[in-house]
Amino acid sequence: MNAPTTARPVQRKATRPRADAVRNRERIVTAAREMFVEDGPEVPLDEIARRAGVGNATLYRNFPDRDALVREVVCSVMDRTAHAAEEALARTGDAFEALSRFVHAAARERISALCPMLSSTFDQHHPDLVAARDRVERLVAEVMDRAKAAGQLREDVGVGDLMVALAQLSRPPAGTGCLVHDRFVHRHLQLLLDGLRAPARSVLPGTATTLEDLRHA
Amino acid sequence: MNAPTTARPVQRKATRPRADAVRNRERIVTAAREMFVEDGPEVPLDEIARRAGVGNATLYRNFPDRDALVREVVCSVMDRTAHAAEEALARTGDAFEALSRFVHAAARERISALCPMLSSTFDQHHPDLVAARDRVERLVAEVMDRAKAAGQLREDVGVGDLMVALAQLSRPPAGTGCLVHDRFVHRHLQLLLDGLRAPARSVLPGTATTLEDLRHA
DNA sequence: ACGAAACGGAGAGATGTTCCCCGGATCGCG
DNA sequence: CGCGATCCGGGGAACATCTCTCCGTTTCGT
Repeated sequence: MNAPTTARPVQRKATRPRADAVRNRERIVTAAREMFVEDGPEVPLDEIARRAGVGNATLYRNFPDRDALVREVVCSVMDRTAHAAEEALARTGDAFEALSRFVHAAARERISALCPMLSSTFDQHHPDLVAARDRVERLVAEVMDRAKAAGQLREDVGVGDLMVALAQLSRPPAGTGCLVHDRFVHRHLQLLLDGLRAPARSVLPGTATTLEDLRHA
Repeated sequence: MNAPTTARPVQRKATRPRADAVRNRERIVTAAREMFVEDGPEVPLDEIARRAGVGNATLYRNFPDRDALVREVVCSVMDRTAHAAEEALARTGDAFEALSRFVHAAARERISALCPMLSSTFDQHHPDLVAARDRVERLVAEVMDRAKAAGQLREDVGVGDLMVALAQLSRPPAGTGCLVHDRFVHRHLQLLLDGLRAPARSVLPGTATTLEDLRHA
């Protein structure tokens, strides 16, 4: 069943797929991320494969079913978002500037691709998923807390408010093929950021929303 | 072919469908508006009929094809939006307050249902459509101009900026069945409005966007 | 109460998506 | 440089879904 001579050649073999295989896998994830944000989470898998420049069989080999691909994309986007938050925290010069940088970076990373997370036909309790989610939540909360502590961010907003508004604004408008250039998106995000600044110019209805609230809603 | 005794019974007959027929037609349009904003412009027509509480045949009798239904919904939403703008203008007390009222009202009227207008598979040049569109654009421009003239609205935003951001924020998140209550939407709209106030707290990238710009984009 | 119009359920046809199979090309390694 | 094994890609069958029409039944208006 397994090789008896060397101690653990199994793991070494398992972590060493062929070079072009991993490249193709990444191309698929990238293409899927783009397609998901543009055409929704139910875009045909064959088209994702075509956009990635690979055959459909390659896609099905890497991801047994649609959920596996979606999960990979969501985790990937969360990692990118978390990384953006870490970078924003590293530049501690101005707390609100860090928040601003994070928001625009997250939009560029296509954060709206993780909206399928809210879909019902999707296992929200996968280990990799909750880990990535908690990490993102913690980092974003820290970015916001710093800005609040510096008196630059209004107090009546939560992580959920920011993330949902961010995802909504950075999502391409429904009409397929209508790629409103990112220029528009960043204009709107900037307007949102201006509305987030302290002192608050109005009172918001309801209460600050956490990501926890969104999951139970 | 036609009755010879009375002068013009034809028109009278044409404008008098049965009472339950017009009621059903309205129920269909209402249901379609909800489904379009929730599940996108490609939701099965049979489900729209089911949600409206009518048989599918009734839907196909009233609207020969999908485009006819979409067009009716879009025109309906535009009329409601224009009406909201007129009401906002009527309350001339405070110009920005009028803008705020319009924004929240438009969200309640499900303005995001007219995003299929941007779709390619949709006749944008239908007479009813351009008429309704021009009316909306004119009214919204007037609301914004008044607020600008009063020094309450930043100068670097256009009608297109407002309408797109409004549509995006009031759209339900992608996950079907995830009806984030309107409370969240109005929170985010309020944040946007605070960012729209003069004096501007930052400079926006790009230039003010009109609806004309969006059509050619 | 009667004629006409509208209604609703069911089904045929068409369209599009998923997934597997197999010949051929590519990569890693000696 | 050559060999074995892995991976790739196009084509096609099975499956699911949506569209749209037919026809017996019900409801409206007079």
